[in-house]
Amino acid sequence: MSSNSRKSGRVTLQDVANKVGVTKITVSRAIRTPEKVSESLRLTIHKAIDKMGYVPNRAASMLSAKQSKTIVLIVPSLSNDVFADVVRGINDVMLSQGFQILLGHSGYSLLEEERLIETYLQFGIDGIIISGTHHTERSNRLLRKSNLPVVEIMECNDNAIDMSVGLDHAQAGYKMTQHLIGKGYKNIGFAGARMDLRAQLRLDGWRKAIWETELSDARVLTSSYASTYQMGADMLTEILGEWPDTDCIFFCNDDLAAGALFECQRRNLKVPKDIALVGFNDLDICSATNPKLTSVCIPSFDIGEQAAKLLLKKINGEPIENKHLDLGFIISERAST
Amino acid sequence: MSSNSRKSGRVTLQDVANKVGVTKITVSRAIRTPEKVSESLRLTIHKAIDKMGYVPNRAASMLSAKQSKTIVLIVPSLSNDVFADVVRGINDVMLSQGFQILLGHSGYSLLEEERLIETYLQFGIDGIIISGTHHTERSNRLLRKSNLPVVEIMECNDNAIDMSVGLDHAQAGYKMTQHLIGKGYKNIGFAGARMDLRAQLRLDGWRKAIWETELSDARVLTSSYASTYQMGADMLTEILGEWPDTDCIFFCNDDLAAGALFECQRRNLKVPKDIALVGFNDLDICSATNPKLTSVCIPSFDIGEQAAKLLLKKINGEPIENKHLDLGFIISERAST
DNA sequence: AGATACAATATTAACGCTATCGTTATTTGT
DNA sequence: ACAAATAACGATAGCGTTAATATTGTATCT
Repeated sequence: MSSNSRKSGRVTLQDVANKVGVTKITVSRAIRTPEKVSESLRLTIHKAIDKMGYVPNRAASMLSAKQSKTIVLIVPSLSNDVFADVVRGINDVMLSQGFQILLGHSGYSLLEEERLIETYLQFGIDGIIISGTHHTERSNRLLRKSNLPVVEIMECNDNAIDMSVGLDHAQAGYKMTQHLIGKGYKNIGFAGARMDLRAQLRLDGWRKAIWETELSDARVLTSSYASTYQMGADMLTEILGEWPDTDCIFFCNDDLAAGALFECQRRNLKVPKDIALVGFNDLDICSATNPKLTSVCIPSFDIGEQAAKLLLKKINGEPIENKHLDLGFIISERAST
Repeated sequence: MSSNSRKSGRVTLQDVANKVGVTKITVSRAIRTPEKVSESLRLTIHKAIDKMGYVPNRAASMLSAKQSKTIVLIVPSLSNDVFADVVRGINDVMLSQGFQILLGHSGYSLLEEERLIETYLQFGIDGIIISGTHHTERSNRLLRKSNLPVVEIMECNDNAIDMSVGLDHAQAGYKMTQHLIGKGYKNIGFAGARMDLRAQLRLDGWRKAIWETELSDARVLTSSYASTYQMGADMLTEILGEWPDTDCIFFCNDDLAAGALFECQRRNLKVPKDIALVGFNDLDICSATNPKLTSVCIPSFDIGEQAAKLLLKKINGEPIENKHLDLGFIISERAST
């Protein structure tokens, strides 16, 4: 037993081959292209694999083969049902095609995102799905230099790095605000936390609609901190303190809107009679509260699914008709307006 | 340019070395142990790396080196703040030690978990942190055969595969129920969704406390489906329909409790006067609702942190005093009881 | 000055797998 | 019946990196 110090200790293809009495290439074939190995031998090999607990070393495969059959998904948050749905959509498509998915979450930090991109590129992946179209300079460079298929999701943007699947957040903010104006609200506020690009776009849409109708665009409150229920409550308090005649608040996400609603309950403010509240994303909580919350429903699952399909096409070298998919949104009107 | 078809097309260490006029091992050193390369050369090399967009091929590193400096974390869900905190705790420790983390989520499916284990073992990882102590037969076998350090989290269990960090859910259920009994509630119900092992243990704890006090253990409602706010509302309705004299319900998680609370608001039931509600996990929503929800606070972040530290110790071959850490829990009493 | 240490770089040989081509039987068509 | 095709397996080489060891050149010591 001259234990070569460089050996990893894992069971290798060679170990299995020795046990069965064939060469490693045959064992490899028995795994990857079983139809090319005689049935009896195949059974023997698989039995040995199971017994010995052999697990292929993907690092070695990657090095030897062209494809790693692995893609990476980078999202800002995982404790958010929107992205959970996106992940499901991607999983559904990718796993059925034999692809593995590596998951990364940046915590809404562009620097952490950059770190993740750099890390995952080292794994010899075949493609990337990444949230948003706004990245650091270096992230963009790394992605471009990698020559890998990239799908940017959530937003739909013609100047995306490669491909994009999402929706127009400015348009969503605009339409929702128009909708509120149409319902007769005059003093509409906007409140947003963690003002990332998408939240900013929603605010832009709000502004556009407000300006068009020549209403006051003063009632804006934003924070760079992460949104919480408590922050929603605080923002309601602050807006009503500053502009007591506010009759409607458009929050950049559902958490804030729900927090504000809870605060209204504590203050005995009637929603929507005293004040109307609107969220964004249409999470479960919107249809659970009292009253239920009006929100903008975005096609999270579809975004994941379409992004995955687009990425697969590119990986497989198939022609792509449209590199940018706008999957739209739906205004879910409920009792809070 | 006799383009060898097996080349990957990526920039390699050799490419950088050729550019600079040294051998690849020197470039490798300039990256990994910069202090061993003269300053001028180091600068030249790093400039070339940046310019050429070189990204190390981790597959090759893994194959050559002993460690991959990568661990895997498998959790059932990602759209849950408990696990989001666990992930943060693990990240904090692991990233500072130069380890990469691969993330997997099983969607509460043990079979999916098994698939993830098998997949990630192929990546030549150095260790695994996995949620729960209950896995499929094959999962257990794969983990054992892998000879890798394994930390099972959330529960603390002496017959875990290797190490464990978590809390005693039966004890938490027991103590909370005792607490409720102490407050004078007589007709206490238990409602749980997606009855995984941990939810089951909480129910066991509830039963133990109920039996000890010789109260009725009839008021139990469970579902195998995932918990939603709506399900919380439905469960409240069902329990009050079946046992109208119920004065308190212990829900196996906060989502259900919050959903039930919203339903109480709709029915104009006063909480806790007409009925008391209790959740589990102490998510943000507990301190946002009206009234605020009593819950069991579990040390999610700490669990992640301690699990990571334990895993690191094992990976580095350091001695481990205690393979099983019980980090306890805190009853967060609020206005709903 | 000659021996010794050390710093800086190079050489060689793996790591575990798959692509490619080669070999040996066995079957098929006419 | 004999060339041609096919099925089933093997031999070789190389993927991009790092461990181990060897080779320089330069500084230090007695």
